[in-house]
Amino acid sequence: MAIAARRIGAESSATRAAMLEAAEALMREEGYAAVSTRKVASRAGFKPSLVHYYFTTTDDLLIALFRHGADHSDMMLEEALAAPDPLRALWEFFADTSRTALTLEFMALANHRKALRAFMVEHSDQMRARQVEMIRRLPALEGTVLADCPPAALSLLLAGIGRVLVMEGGMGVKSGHAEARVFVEQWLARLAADRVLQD
Amino acid sequence: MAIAARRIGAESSATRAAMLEAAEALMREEGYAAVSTRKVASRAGFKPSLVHYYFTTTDDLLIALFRHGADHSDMMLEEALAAPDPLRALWEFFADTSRTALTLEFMALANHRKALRAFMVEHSDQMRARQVEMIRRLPALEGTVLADCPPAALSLLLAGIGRVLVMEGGMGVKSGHAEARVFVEQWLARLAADRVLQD
Amino acid sequence: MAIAARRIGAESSATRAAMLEAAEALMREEGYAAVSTRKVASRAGFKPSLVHYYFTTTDDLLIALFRHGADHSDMMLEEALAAPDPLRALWEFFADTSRTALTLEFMALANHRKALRAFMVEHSDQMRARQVEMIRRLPALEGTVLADCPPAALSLLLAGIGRVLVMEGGMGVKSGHAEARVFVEQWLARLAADRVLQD
Amino acid sequence: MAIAARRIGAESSATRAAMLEAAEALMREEGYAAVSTRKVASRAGFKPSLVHYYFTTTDDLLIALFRHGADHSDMMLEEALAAPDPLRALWEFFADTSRTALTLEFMALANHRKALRAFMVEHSDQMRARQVEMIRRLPALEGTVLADCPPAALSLLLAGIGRVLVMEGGMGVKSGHAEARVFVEQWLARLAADRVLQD
DNA sequence: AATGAATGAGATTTCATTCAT
DNA sequence: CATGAATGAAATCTCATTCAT
Repeated sequence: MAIAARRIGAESSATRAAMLEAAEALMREEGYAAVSTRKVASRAGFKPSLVHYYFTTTDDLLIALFRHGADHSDMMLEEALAAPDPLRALWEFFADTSRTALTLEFMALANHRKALRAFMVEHSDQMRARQVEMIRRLPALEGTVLADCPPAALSLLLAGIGRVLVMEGGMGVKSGHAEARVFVEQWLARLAADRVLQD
Repeated sequence: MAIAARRIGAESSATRAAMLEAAEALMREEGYAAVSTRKVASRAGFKPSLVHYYFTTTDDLLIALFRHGADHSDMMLEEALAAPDPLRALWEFFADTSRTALTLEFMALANHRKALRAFMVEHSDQMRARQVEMIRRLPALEGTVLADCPPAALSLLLAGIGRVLVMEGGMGVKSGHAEARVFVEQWLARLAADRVLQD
Repeated sequence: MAIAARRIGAESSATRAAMLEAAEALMREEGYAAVSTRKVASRAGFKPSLVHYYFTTTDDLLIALFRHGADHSDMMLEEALAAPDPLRALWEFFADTSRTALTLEFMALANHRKALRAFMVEHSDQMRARQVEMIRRLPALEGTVLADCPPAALSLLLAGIGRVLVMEGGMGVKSGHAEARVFVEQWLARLAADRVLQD
Repeated sequence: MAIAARRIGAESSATRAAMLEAAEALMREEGYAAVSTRKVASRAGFKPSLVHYYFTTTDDLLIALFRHGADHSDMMLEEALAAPDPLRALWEFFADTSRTALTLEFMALANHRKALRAFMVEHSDQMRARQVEMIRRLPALEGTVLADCPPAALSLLLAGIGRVLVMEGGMGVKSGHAEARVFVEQWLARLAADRVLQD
């Protein structure tokens, strides 16, 4: 007696994947406001109604898009956390243009898509928790520049600095960027060195 | 600096001010997508055509809104830079919810309003330059935690960290926030102490 | 500082009147479901968006249409109540195809247009009250066939009988109609006669 | 009598019954406009295409729904006609909320579903004929209040009065209702008494 | 300085229906 | 029996913008 499924199109459909891809490209290139059923359809080469067949509402489409991106982020994060120098890998993850640009769009979008917000908050908290877990396993930051920096704060610092670089960089703002990148790199280098000394 | 041609509406008009106020409230509460001539008109109690009388195009309205906000930011920044502890004041400026939320909306908006982008880039560069100027006048950071942090990098660091706190906070993400705030405060405190020692 | 008007088009506009006329014709000919902005526009010779200019929402259009019709009904009712034989005039009013057909559409419509319902209930109660007032002023029904029929019940009886004749007649059902009309006519005639005797 | 071509779905299928049930509930709760293949499917827990499998077109579904309801009405009517006091039972049948609400929807629907109209007219005529037959067998109304009321007219009177009570009652109109009910009850009581005297 | 009228485009969504499997 | 995919039409509504007054 199965309750009528809200999302009809199968998760695995190639059509569905093409739509998500088109939506992501639109969001990246023209901002979240460009992600309309019409534009997604025309970009992916379908009729608008087919988009509605796969994603009942625009919210559904956006949430699917976010989840799709989140899965990708998760993978990248896990890779970073497993790298030889996880902190540096984490920093590179945050300073990576490809994903942070989308994150910005989604954060702005969350303002008027309440349904999205819940997903995003949950995902952000999960990611931070994963990072904290990793940082805590690091061979102690004591004696380093970041001696009294709690793991969660460190995660947030890197995220904030990385994000502002990407956000401003995307717009064309450049002043201070080179200096900041160098400074963070030095930080990470010193941290690595300090830790070597401890060993 | 080219001001977009405006039909008549004087800069000083109370009507114009009411429209900008309505536009800002809309952007703050419902996101930039809610800033349409129609909604601004209805919120401010005017007819849609009157909005077009004051702001020929929607771009004009958004640019005026950005300039309005930028002027306000400039004032706040100047106040911060003139404070007894300018770094701390700068930090408080960045961590201030009232303006950063709007900044986020404008950054997302810049993605599809090319006309806005130029203004924003110019203004960001100007602000950073003002901060660098101030930091440079500070009684040297040498010997402090931030010894080799170039002024422009310091400005960017505080901006990034402050902004991520506000952005996430607005969404409801809380993890790591308290720790990060404490950490930055300690930093600033230590910096102030170091500098006192130097005197 | 006038609150932004919800209904923009002036009450007196000829365009607006043409739209209401088109809407009424559609409702009469094809049923309430045919009253869509598109169809109204095309029938009246305007673009669909112009209909939305005059009637913000479809509810607004329908409510305006109901009020328009209600005003007309009120006039007809007042005429009937002022006639030499008000009961007979009232009966003719109820059995009149032109308005009762629309009333039926509105009653069905009230099922899914909650905003309409309130208007309709209020108007129905008012009309019945006006009729009761009139019937009460009649030179007593005592001694007649309808001796113990309260005015409100009489109003409701005539309304119900008239309405079923119109409803069924519109569909093509005819059986019993002639007999029922004759019977009511006789009733009214006898009533008139009884009253003459009393004088 | 021509049954609209149905692809396969047997009359007796439980699935088909569930669909009709969902359709009826929708029509009752949200009006006839809510009876779409999509909504029926989602309410009954099936895919939209399955509805089309059982009912080729929406007209087929509506006609089946009408026939289903008509069968039910027929049963209720036969019960009423076989009751000890058939006229009172008939009145109760007409004043019964459960079916009259649907009848109203169908009458409005008949306006734009020509295919339905024929069925409805035929059924109405049949029902009236059955009632006339019964009334004619009653121990004569001569000498009673309704002496010269032809059977068909009496049927129509009761139908009209009952229907207006239900229609208005459903909307929330109450004025005159209590009085009208009492009056009809008295009528029926007097009629029963008159007939007893005759015996 | 302000407003009413009008327009064309486009967004979101629902719909009935068909077809292949 | 049943479903997934696809389509084209249409409904509702919002939008920016223009123009005449």
